[in-house]
Amino acid sequence: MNNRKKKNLEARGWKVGSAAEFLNLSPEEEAYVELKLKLSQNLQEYRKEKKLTQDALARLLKSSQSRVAKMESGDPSVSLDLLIRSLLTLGASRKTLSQMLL
Amino acid sequence: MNNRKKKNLEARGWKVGSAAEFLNLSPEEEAYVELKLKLSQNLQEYRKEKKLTQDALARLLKSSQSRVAKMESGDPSVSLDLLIRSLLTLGASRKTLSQMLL
DNA sequence: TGACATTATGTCGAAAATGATATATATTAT
DNA sequence: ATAATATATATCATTTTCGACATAATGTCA
Repeated sequence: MNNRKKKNLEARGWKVGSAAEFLNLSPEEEAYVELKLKLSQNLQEYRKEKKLTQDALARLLKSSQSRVAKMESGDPSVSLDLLIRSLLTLGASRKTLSQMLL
Repeated sequence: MNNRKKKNLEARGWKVGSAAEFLNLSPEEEAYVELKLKLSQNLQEYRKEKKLTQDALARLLKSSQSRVAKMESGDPSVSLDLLIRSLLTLGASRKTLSQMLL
């Protein structure tokens, strides 16, 4: 993993003590983080395509604007569950979700 | 949704008061439940391929046998997060995960 | 059959994720 | 520039999910 990606993740609050520690992320931990980032990005794209504000999406999801912001920023406090349920609410099919992972 | 699928879900503990209520699952709720069931099934297949007992897998995941059983049975108390992290720990790639969704 | 291994189910305190709220920081329009 | 709108960040009480444990049920094999 290059330094650029690392910095990006660190900026998003993934707690990584040092560069060494970070690079010691196991393959599955790394895959998990990447998965979340992909879904985060797709969620934001989906929302913008539909011309929704974060607040409007939050109401659809019965959530809050702040949580939508955290979803889109890849905040560690957001679970895959919430991301996926949000995408489904926005109308993503399983097929679409499947392609987001690649 | 046919009656067979409904019965299957009910047997797995998804709390649905009546048939009518059940059929009123929104499309995204239904997609979410199906997603979890697919991952559950794949997890069990993966585990058996590797000749692991639930207890052995639990140790790999730093979890417990009972939680593995719940994962595999599609128990509502199990999150997509845990299912996906488990599959990743078992060596599933994002590509493989992607195909599980279809 | 009975001993042994494996899986299922129920419960619980601890930990993590959640929506809500407040407020700071952009971004946009006039 | 400034008002209005949109997004980001921090904190917190509540809810959900968690591993652990006990124990029941099922399967396996001598």
